[in-house]
Amino acid sequence: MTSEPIETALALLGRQGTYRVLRALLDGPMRFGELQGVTRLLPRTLSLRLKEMDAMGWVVREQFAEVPPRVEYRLTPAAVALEPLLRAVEAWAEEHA
Amino acid sequence: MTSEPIETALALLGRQGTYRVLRALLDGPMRFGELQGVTRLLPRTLSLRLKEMDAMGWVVREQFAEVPPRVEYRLTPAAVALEPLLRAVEAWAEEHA
DNA sequence: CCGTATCCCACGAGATACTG
DNA sequence: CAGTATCTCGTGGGATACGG
Repeated sequence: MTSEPIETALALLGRQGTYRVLRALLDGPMRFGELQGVTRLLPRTLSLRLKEMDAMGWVVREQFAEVPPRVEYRLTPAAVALEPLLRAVEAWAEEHA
Repeated sequence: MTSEPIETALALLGRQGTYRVLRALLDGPMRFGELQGVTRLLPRTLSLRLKEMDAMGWVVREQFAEVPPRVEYRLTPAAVALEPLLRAVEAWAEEHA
């Protein structure tokens, strides 16, 4: 067995907030504060999750040289490709809640 | 937000061994020992996972009055309905490993 | 605004040993 | 055979406070 990449992906998907962040960013890039509001995650948790998703190649951090500072996060193509998977969970939950 | 059932399902899917157990049982019912062999999980971990999957309504434990004792685990229809989801992760991993 | 630093608690999971 | 009992360690995540 040892389907390593699959299990790594599932592990991250199962962590607190990953699903919410993905769902939010599928509608387009967002700033840290916006993500915080829509996902209702503590800054610490959101920060950790974004770092993990970055390390996973799911998210890209883009910093703008402005005042006040502005940072946006957007999904990589690999993360966008997770959408069918999200739809599958949602469809499942709809049926078997 | 608060898509509770979705996140609960994802959380369990992300735990150690859940994917392996699901994949194994999709081929038909199996005994504890067989599951242990094919998933290569410690008895403790496998036991915990099966209990959680049971509580989740994904798995049914069937005990036979035999000597030596025989116990089989099989998936519920709700768990079988997760297969498209598993295929989606596998397809994703295939593309974006 | 965008995070990081701490402190703390709970629990997930490995290893090993033991029982109905 | 099919698990449970312990012990231990590491980490996930909540709350609050602070820094660039």
